Amino acid sequence: MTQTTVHKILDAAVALFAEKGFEEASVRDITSRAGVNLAAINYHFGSRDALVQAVAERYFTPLCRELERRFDDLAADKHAASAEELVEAAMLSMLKAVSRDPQGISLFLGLINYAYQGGQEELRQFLLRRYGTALKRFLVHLRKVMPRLSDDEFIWRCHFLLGTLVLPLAGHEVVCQIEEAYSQTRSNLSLTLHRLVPVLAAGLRAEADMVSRRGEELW
Amino acid sequence: MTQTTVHKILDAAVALFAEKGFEEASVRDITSRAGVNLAAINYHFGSRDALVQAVAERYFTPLCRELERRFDDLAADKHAASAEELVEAAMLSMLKAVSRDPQGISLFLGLINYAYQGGQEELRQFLLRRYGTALKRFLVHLRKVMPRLSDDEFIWRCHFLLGTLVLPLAGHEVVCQIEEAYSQTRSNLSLTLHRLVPVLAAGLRAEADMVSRRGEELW
Amino acid sequence: MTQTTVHKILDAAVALFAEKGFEEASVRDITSRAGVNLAAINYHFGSRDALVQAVAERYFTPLCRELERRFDDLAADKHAASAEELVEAAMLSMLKAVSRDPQGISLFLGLINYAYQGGQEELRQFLLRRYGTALKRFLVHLRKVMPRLSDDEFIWRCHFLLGTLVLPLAGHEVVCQIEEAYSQTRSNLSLTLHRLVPVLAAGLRAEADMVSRRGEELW
Amino acid sequence: MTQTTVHKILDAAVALFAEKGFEEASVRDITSRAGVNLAAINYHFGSRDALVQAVAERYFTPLCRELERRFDDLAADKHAASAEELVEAAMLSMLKAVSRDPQGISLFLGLINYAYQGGQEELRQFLLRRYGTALKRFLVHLRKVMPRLSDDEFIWRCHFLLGTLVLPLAGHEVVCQIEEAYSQTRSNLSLTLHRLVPVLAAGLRAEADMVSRRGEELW
DNA sequence: TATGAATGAGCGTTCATTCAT
DNA sequence: AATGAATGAACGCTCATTCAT
Repeated sequence: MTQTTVHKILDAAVALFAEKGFEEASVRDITSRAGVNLAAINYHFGSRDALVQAVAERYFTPLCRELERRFDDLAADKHAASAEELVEAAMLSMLKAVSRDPQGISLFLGLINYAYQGGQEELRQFLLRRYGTALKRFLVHLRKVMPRLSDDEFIWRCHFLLGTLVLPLAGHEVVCQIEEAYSQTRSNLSLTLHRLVPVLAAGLRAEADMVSRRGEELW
Repeated sequence: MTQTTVHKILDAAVALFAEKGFEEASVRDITSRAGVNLAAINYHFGSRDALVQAVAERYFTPLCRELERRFDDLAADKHAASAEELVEAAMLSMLKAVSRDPQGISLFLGLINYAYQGGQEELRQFLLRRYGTALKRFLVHLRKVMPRLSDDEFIWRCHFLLGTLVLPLAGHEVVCQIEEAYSQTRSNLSLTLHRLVPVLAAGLRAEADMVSRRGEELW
Repeated sequence: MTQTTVHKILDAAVALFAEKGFEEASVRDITSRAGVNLAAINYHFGSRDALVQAVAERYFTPLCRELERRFDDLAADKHAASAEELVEAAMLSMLKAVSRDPQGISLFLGLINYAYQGGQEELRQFLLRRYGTALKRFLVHLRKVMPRLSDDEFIWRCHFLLGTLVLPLAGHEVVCQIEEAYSQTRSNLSLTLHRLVPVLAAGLRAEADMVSRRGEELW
Repeated sequence: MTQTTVHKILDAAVALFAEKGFEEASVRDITSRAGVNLAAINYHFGSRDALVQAVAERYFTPLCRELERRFDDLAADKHAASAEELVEAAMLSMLKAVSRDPQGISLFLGLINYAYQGGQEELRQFLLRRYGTALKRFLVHLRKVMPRLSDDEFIWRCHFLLGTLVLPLAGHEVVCQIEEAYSQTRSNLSLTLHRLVPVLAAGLRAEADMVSRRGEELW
């Protein structure tokens, strides 16, 4: 047998998390699709949560590698990178990192969404501990195209634009189905990503609102 | 007894969905926090899923009313509404609709996020059936500030910008905690919303990419 | 409204007991089909069990009346009644008694079957208390065609032949479906009853085994 | 541990199905009498329904084996088997098949009765799938003593005579109690079976009614 | 006479995990 | 390194019944 039990579990988990979601896919589902013993997940990973973390590593590790490579390339260039170039570099990194699994993108962004949920403190801690430094290095690059934002503005802007990606791509299949039902056309992932670029770039470039001036009076 | 059982259940459900998420809060959690009998949810709502739908109605119904009112006001004005005005109108409508519950915004946007998840076909159907028409009327107004987008571009743009809202606001508490841990400052909802306005407005105004020209060569 | 609540409940109960069985039809099923309040069964009958007893009365009371009439007629005749005549008289009595409900026969015999079940002590007691005397009068007539049987033999013979009726008629629909699946033909109730007559008559006439002689040695 | 969990469950199920009936004995009843975990039934059998099927197999499998053996023996004999011999062979087969459980006969015939009930489609399908072929082989032997019946007559005759067995034997305890209350005597199983033989044999031998001639005029 | 609301008990099933082998 | 068996807790839901109005 050419595939180890651990690999079989990971592949089955990826497939089932994509199909049913991170909460809905049970240890029984995963082990039985993997063709391994029910206890194998706890044996090899320690717990179901640790399996989710292992799946996270499957994407985050190559993602960080790619991001670093591409952003270093951009930085090495003499002319300053444009917002579009950065966005594109980020997207290509992501595509590369998830390319081994058919629904990789949705799964990966679904995982990020999942990590944003209230009850997933442990997963967030794990990701920050494991990828926090790499993330910061990447944010420094990104910061350069938004020099006029305050630090706080900048970090919130990142959350916002991450959301722009996450919701429609984590639920890409669902959105495409709705589109199909209403307009008989069906987008694909590549089309969606190209539609995203200008929106993200515009979001990066947008000036901060004059909060202090207008905010208080209205809301 | 000043509050009916139905109200007690709804309030407890809202609080627990906000605390633990829509999947994690059990019928037992909800009824015991509400101080009512375990069977009361099934008696009054028919099923747990129907309770989630009732919670959805609690926000969507006033939201649609507010949206209609404000957008009609803007349309009645002689000068064309700006992207910022539309975004602000939408936000104020949302704020009004969720204002009765402390974590209303997070809960409401968490619900939208939840509805985007693969397994929630039934909830999506319910929302479309119940609010589809109102939604379309609202989208017609929004369409006017994006006249140069194709219909497909427009609808995807809506999904994108909805995501910009949803992820950081559904997980607002979580994001604020992270912010606090790293920078010893803590944002509040009002601040976040003001930071969002220019990003959303820029997203509305962004031109579509020339997909046909650039897309194929790269990805 | 021309039908009282009590009648509506009885009709709904009869229909549902026939469809789903005596255990499976719930108070909710019955009251909602009857279009009356959930509490109406307990209000008008006292309990669900008492409703079953009321349904029993609906059939047993006219059955006893008919049996008495027809057996008295046979007894009034000068020549002794044959087994076939008695069986036929019993069947016609039963047909008459259940004729008001479409699935009357199956329901009535299903009720007898139900009463034979271990857990239904109370129902048995009720039937014996209410119809025991009438039953004995009828058995006396029947006894005449089996003069050579001992009392014990006779009463067991009655149980046996009741079973001959009950199983295939209580489950008549089911048996017909099986028949249809295998032979593409479908019997009806009238045909089944005519097939039953000679079997029951032969059962009545059969001599008792010489139990004492053969039994002990073998089993 | 001398008995496996599966055996403990089966024994407890058999005992409780006999005591309370197939619907009334709950998973909790069974597991707690068996002294095993509540989840053990679902673990070992998959569902409560599958447990009922396993109980059915416990009796049907040895029954078919015995029936085949005894009927083959009778067929091997030079002289044609009499109705009494066939009935006796069937009864001895049944007795052997259920002999390991105290209330085996009642339980087994109660199961057949249960399978005749409308709502038990799945159980019927299971039995036909599993034992249909064996049953047909057995019916071919039985057919020989009823050569003058049509195929339809024959199959209905089988249902009738099965009922003759089922009702008084599935409820044997109940019938004996009634007998005791009225005549201070108490039959036992062996006695009952000997009383049954001549009735069943007479039922087998009975000629079919001339339905076409008499039926239409009367009912 | 009748009803809507509510209740306590119980249902079959599933969960992630543990343990002895 | 791996597994079949088993577990305790919890799941959403349905039951017949009761009670205040």
